[in-house]
Amino acid sequence: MSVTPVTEKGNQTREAILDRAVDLASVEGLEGLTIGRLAAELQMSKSGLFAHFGSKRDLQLATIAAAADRFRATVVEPALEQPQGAARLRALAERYLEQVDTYAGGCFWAATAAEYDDRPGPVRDAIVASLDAWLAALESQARAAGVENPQRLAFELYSLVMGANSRYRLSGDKRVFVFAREAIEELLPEAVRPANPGS
Amino acid sequence: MSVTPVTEKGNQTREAILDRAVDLASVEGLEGLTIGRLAAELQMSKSGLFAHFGSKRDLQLATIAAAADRFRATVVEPALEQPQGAARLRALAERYLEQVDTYAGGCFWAATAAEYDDRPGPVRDAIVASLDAWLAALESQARAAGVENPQRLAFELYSLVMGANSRYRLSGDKRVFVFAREAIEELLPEAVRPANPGS
DNA sequence: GCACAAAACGAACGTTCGTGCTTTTTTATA
DNA sequence: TATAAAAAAGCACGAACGTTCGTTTTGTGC
Repeated sequence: MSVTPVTEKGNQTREAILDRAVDLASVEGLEGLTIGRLAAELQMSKSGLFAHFGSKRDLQLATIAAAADRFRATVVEPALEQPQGAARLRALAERYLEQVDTYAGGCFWAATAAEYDDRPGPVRDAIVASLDAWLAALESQARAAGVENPQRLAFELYSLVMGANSRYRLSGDKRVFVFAREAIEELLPEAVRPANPGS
Repeated sequence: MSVTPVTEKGNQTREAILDRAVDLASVEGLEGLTIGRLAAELQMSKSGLFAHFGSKRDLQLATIAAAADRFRATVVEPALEQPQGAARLRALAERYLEQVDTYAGGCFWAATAAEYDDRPGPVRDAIVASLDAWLAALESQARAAGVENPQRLAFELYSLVMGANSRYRLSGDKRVFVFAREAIEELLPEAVRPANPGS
């Protein structure tokens, strides 16, 4: 069972662990995320790190929660500065694409979703909940943008940004980001395209 | 190092192993594919199974080759019956989508690509080669269909069918296939849409 | 039917995994 | 500064991993 930190130092250590855990899980997966390696990278003992969570499952769940926090902070919240609808949709997609190139392991969610899509249990449930929230956010803004089929547009945007993550990680070719941006632009309602007085 | 089977019985066993290995790896990944479990499911000994490959890495590489064979047989070759261009593109995407729902673990390539996109080595190289061939096939048909940007269309089709696989495995909602088919149809050159005299 | 090779087996290896128990060190407060 | 609690460490365990080894079973050509 999970152990809640009490002192300030305990809190700092826990957050340092989870920050590293998110990066590591983006590369090795949540199953390949091993307590021994995580402890070694943070230069602390296995048992000391372990005591912060009580079980590997709880470490995985805490890592998912930390990844969700990071995603909200780097992708969702900046996009909230844009007005509802197409502009915010564009910002959400753009922030996602930028984030793919920022973190060494690529998108945490693409890695863990593929890993757990056939493994029932609380870990899978937590991943599904986060991804459903992401889809719901896209759908909500698609509806605000007045498109005819918000669910379908949300699916298309999800596919394109995830596809860009996948192709970029495999090929290293940044042109996929151009392809993704062009494709996304054609999906968004034309009236709300960014100011481009010439056309 | 890998051991080539000599007798007919050796060949049958090897193929039975690889057939099961592809399914298992689609669920557990190529790293989670364990020799002990594979042997248990086939009701044979670990060492007997192991002798067919000589190392886990060679088992993984053989599994990738078997998955590529299966993909060619169930997706690519049936689509070759369609004339080049948009019709064959549609058939490729359609066969892929059907295959997602057929195999219990979903798409082998979606699972393993996400697993190995950050793990250098021969296993990753083999996966990348297969996926590049798939992209190249899509691009070639897109070019034959006369679209303005074949690379981008190939990327979009890749993203949509992979996205459908991902969303279906996570949500179980078959409407994603409808979304994917509609989106794909809008991407294909209109002139070659399937016969639909009414519209 | 014998002999030989291929295939399959069973036991054991060294390593790494998650986890539990006990002790030491560090932190925060009175 | 003394003390109690929290954090971290040390050590050991059982299980599972890939792999090796020597042996036994199976199948096939003379």
